[in-house]
Amino acid sequence: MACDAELEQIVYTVLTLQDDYPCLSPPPRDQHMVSPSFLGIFHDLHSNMETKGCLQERQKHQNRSMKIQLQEWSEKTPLEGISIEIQKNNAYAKGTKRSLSEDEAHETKRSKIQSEKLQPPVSTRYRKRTNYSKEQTIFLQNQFDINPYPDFVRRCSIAKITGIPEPRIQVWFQNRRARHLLKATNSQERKAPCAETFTGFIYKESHYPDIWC
Amino acid sequence: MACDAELEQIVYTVLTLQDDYPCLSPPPRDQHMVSPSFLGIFHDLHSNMETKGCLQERQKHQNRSMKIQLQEWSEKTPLEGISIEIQKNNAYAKGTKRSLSEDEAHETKRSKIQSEKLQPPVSTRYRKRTNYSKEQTIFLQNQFDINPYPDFVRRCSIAKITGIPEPRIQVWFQNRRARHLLKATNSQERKAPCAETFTGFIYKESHYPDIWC
DNA sequence: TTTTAATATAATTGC
DNA sequence: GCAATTATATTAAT
Repeated sequence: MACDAELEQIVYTVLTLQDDYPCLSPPPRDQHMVSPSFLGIFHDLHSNMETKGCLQERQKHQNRSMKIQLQEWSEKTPLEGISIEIQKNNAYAKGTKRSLSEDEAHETKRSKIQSEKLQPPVSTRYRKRTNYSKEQTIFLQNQFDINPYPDFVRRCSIAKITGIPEPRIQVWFQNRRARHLLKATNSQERKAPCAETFTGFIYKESHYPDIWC
Repeated sequence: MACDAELEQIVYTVLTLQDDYPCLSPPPRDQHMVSPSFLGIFHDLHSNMETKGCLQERQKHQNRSMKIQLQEWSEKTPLEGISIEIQKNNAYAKGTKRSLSEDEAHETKRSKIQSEKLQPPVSTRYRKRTNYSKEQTIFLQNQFDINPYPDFVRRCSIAKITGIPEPRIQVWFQNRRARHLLKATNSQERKAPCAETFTGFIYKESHYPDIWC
């Protein structure tokens, strides 16, 4: 099997997701991820899988402790599972959201105003907060400096290297972008590449070897 | 001008923010607030603006002392402004944390990763702590009992009534929720309505008049 | 020491 | 993917 590096990452990600949601079927997005048609689209990732072992040791421990945390989390909704939980939330949000006026609907800017009527802040809604080790954070930040918009394949490889589930990695990058790219845009000196300047840079293959440790 | 009560609150909030950041341009979130399109969406807030004067007297004094406090704070970073300050903090958080021992890193509890080396001077890292008067605290607590999740419009009105900048109000409610709702969840006797029991209660219009003092 | 304002960040939701 | 929020954890001032 020659070009199975990407596939290996996907498989790992799927297994990670099972760890992530032990008593649950994967959420819709992730079910979608493993569809066969989806697996056919990976073709342009040239990764050196031989040099990636640097974080593997940490990964084991991380997986263990993470499993404990996640079990705690899932114990809060042991029967219904995530999809039910999400459905509940959506039903809530949908049913209780007030309808928009014409003026509101025609706004160009998104209004930061939210209806007080869609507040179902049940404590069980939120996943137990995970915290990442120093090495994981540094690795993620290095990845962020290289490419703040990793695609799914890259997120899978990051997941495999760090032992962090791929959905967590996606969230991490989202939050990171929100905090840093936006801030950099408003200030004069940009420490990190912003989204615009970065577009042509993401897929330069020459940067890829740096990713593997 | 008939339906300008909400607008008045927004304008007041903007002015409050200028007081809050005297030598700075408002932070991004607040710049967003004053966009003209934003001002068009307030329509369904039924506030009795005539009965809100009870805290106005206090507000004047509060504004004065607050201005002094905030000036002290801003004098510490007179040129760079908030965004630079944030960047400094972020920069510090980025690269300079001490390395963890294995045991520390593998803790299930959050491991503290912070640098002793390059912490910014303590005096500049945190905003000068503001303290609220008894009347303000009582009013905020009443608001919290009515609705622990005030939206932006309501926060603006609270800001106008109490003379407290809207960002401070948001932080106050955040901290209040963290302390109070969590406590209520963990203990048997719930003194305040918790998030779940609260849901059907927030939107009773009959409670709204109480909000205006 | 205790309380709480301020900060940082992971997670959620709606668009 | 982003904006705005929430929960959560921690720091630091009172």
